[in-house]
Formats: sequence, C-alpha cells, structure tokens
Amino acid sequence: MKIGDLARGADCPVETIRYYEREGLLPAPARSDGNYRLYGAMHLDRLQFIRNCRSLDMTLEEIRSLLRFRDAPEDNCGAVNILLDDHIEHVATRIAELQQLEKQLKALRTQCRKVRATKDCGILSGLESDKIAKPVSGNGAHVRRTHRV
Amino acid sequence: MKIGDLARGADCPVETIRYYEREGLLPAPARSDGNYRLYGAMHLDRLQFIRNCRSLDMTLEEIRSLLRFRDAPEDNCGAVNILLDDHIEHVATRIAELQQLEKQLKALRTQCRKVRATKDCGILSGLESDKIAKPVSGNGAHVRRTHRV
DNA sequence: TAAAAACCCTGAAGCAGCTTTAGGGTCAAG
DNA sequence: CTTGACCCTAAAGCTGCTTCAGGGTTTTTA
Repeated sequence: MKIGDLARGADCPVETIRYYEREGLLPAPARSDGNYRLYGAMHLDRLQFIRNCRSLDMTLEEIRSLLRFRDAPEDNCGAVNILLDDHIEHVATRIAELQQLEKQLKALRTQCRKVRATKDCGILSGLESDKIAKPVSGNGAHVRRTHRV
Repeated sequence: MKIGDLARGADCPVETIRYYEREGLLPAPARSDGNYRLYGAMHLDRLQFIRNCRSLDMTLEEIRSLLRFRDAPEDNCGAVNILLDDHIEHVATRIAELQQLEKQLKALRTQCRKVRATKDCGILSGLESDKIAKPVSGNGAHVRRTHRV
C-alpha cells in the first residue's frame, strides 16, 4: 500500500498520515526504490485506531498513551479505564459549559428582534454589559471549539 | 490608566491586551514619557466588550465584525442579528455533536468493567472497530475543544 | 538616597493538530 | 516521450493566546 491507498482506507488526509509519523504515533514504514512509503495491514489497523480515538475527541497525548497499552498486551488495563472515565468527564463538562453559553446567547438574541440603527441594537448594548458570565473554567474541559470552517 | 490597571478592570491578562492591540481590536493608546501605554475609559469599555464576546466563544473575526458595527452607530444592525443567529447555531451544533460523542464514549466504557490484561480489554478492542461514528462535520461547528488544562 | 520590588517594554517562540505552500522527484497511461 | 496523477521534504500558517529572553521605568521600602 502506498500512502494514498492507506489514506483512502482510513479516510484520512495524506498529510495527516505523515504528520502522525513525525509525531511518533505511526511507525515509519518501509520505502520503495523511488522512496515511497509502503504500508501493510498493521499500519491500517493502527491508523484506524488513531482516527477512531480522534473522532472521540481524544488528544494525541491520550492516544499515544492508549497505543502504549495496545502495544503491551500483557499489562493490565486499569489505566485505560481511568483514561476513558476522565475523558468522559471532560466531555460532560464541556457540554454543560456550552449549554450555559447557549442560554446566554439566546437571552442576548431576544434583546434585538427587529433591524434598527446599530446604536439602538439591544444585542450590541447587551455585549457592553457586565452581566455576561465568565466560562466556568479552571477544571479542564478539553474538546473541540465551536468554530470550524 | 496603565496597562495593569486596564487588565484588572477587565479581568484580562496584560499580554492579551497587547495581543489585541497587535490584532487591531484595541486601538493603540497614547504613551507616557517612559513609553508606557496610557488608557482611558473608552479603552476599558471596548476591552470589556471584547472579553464578553470571547466568553460567548466568538472568534476574533466575529468580534472584529461586531466592533465595526459598534463603531458605525447609524448603520443598521441586521447583520449583527445574523451573526448572532449563526453563532447560536454553531453552539447548538457542537452541543449535539458532543452529546453523540458522550453516548459513544459511555457505550465504549461498558465494554470493560473490570481490570484485565490489555489484550482482553473491551475498550481497546472497541477502539479498533469501524463502528465509531465520524463527527458530523462539514457545516461548521466552532467552539472550544474538550481539552484544556 | 539607594536599592529592591513591582511594573512596563519589545520581539520571538511555543502550544495542538493539523493544513498549506514551495519546490521538487517518480511512475503509469496514452 | 510527455502528460498527469501521485509521491517526497522542509517550512510556514492557522487560532488565541501564553511564555520567554532580555531589557527599561517607577514605586516602595530601608
């Protein structure tokens, strides 16, 4: 398999594969005469594992850690359970934060129901006010931002 | 007001204020003899506006846009309403994604209820499987990630 | 009055997790 | 034998800051 085949197999951009290799998540594969990367089924498995973890919003550090367990089949998996529990908590925390945010945004939105001059816009004046709650931060949520394009 | 006073007034790190200035969100203030930045009440208002928007998880680009409206009091505010509606939708989308994620993580967690050898760990094998849903991406959620420390 | 502490300055690098750009080389089809 | 699809590397760019290195200024304290 060349890198493009692997990429199609795991639904992952080619550049990201090379990036994972640099980051030590994927082992460097053999090379062809023309210096092309040549992968086997094991690489595909591993890449799919990584991509599954990423789609569960785990960090590369967490994934690195899971891969170490995966590579040590005789060790016990207690730490895996803990890692997952922590991650679930991060996600739950972030959901709660975002729901709070949504409430505030909707409240703000009701401040301006029709189009008028910006100087009279209830939204803009709402954004001046000091009634906007700071995010609950401190603990450590860790999940993708709202903004992506 | 020196930069430290402004920082305390808006509950915002000093470095972040300098960063906002570089990014053109805050106008460059006058300077003292010793080359210190000297701010007035208008800067504090503007900084609080920015920080309120940030705590609602808006991007700097969105904030830049809102500031332009704020600076043009006679324009109409239709675009402000649209911007906010879009942002609310981003947040709602992200919440839905995260709830989906939470469900998958909890399902995965039930795969391994006791500590055993990693080769038998239901979580690790669950992460191999192709049953993990890709994030609904494409549209554009845009909100902070789960991971923060 | 002098030295220490607290504050301020700039410019550049670092963080995560990629993506993009620049500037090439390799290989199969027509 | 050339076109086009694919591959390579190294480096820079993205967001929204934070941190660092290496200074200068002002205020407080002894």
